Amino acid sequence: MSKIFQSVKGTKDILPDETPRWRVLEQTVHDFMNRWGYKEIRTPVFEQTDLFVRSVGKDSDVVSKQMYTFLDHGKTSLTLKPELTAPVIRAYIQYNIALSGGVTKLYYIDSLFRQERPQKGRLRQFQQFGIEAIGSPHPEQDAEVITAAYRLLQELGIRTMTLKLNNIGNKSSRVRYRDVLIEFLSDHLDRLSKTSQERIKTNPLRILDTKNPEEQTILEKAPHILDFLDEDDRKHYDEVLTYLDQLGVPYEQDHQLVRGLDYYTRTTFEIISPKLGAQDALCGGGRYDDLVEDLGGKPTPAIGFAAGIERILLAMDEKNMDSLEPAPRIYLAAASESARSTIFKLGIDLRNAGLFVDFDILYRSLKSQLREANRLNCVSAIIIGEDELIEGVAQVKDLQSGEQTPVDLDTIADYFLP
RNA sequence: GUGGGCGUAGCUCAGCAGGUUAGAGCACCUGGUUGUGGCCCAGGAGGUCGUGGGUUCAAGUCCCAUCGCUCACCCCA
Repeated sequence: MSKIFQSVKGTKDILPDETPRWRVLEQTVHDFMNRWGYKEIRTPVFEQTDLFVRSVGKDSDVVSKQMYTFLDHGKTSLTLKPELTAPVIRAYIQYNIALSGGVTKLYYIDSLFRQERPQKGRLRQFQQFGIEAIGSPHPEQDAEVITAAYRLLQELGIRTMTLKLNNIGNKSSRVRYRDVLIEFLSDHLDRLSKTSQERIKTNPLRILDTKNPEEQTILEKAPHILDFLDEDDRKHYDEVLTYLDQLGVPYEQDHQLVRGLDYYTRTTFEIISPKLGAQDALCGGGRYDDLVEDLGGKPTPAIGFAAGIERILLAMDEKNMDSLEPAPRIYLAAASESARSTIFKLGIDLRNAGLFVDFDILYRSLKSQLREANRLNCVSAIIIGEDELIEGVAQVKDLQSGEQTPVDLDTIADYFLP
């Protein structure tokens, strides 16, 4: 007896009855991006580990405990990508994509990997689609990206969702806020969780999005980051809000929305769905005006988002998913052993002629073959047996009405072709 | 890494306080139609009750361990 293998914990097979939903979703994304002027980019599944350490941040959870890292040839440290912005920006810099001028608008649909305990809406290998708009610092760009996320989710059939929005300022305003926050939290140190106490040193802002009720009550009195924005940040934020109002995109301001990746500046946002469990973010993103430079490129502002496909599929209200249902088929059935090879060759020929046909390859009884035809939802069956071989005809049976008509074998393709 | 729930047929599940050959529905196969599907009827195949150990005259049922799944914490899509 041999071991039965299972898919690895946190990974999922997408079985044939689910793939149509995926294909509809992917097609919708491609069409949408095309309309909005974003070009597809595909990057390798792994990158040098350092790319993520330097972009996402070494104290982030993603880098500190969730990466699938291995040594290539025993020396180079590589990592299965745990997020997609850094690789895209890496490629952007590497190929000087900026040289083609203007704002570089890229999108992707891709797998990523994080070593976490799986739960509803969270897998170790999961898929996202997302966009990166590189080159413009202006609020219109923020509004475009956020609106794109919102509208695309709507187009995918998400009915109820909440867009949460914040501005975490530029580097220097954030440092000012950071200090004040640390001071505030220090007064409540004993009531903070262990991780939060740790985080005061590493990344105090992250304490803001805790779910711990005790910490939440403390934070109610904490200073707001919005009060520490400088004039430019403030103006930028207000203009983004104004544009969203004008575009009819509903949002909620959430001054505690911080997000776990270190590269964000100014605008951060998240779209959550009530149909999910604890992991309710369908989409998250924000501006990252320093990342391109941090990764060795010229100083270039940018903003993007990423959305979790598995989560969207969970949150989606069932809609027109039948658009990719298999087209009607013709089933070829052998009524005698002698007809089998004729059926087989004819079947392949008809496929070559462009018809959608199937036939038995298990030497099953005629009865089983017709049952199969029915199961496959075939429109008609072509039945050939001893008599038909002699006469050079096939019985074409309409599976709806049950009517049967003899058709010349030589002309059978024409009979079905329009 | 921590905690809760669950593991019985391909699927969804039942199995009363432990008691003889472990059930249902759907799916599957065969026959009713000696070459013709769907509906109906009759029959059939399919389970070492996740795995290992223990308690007991007797374990799917109780206990322990282990593996797996799942939800939640942490964090994120």
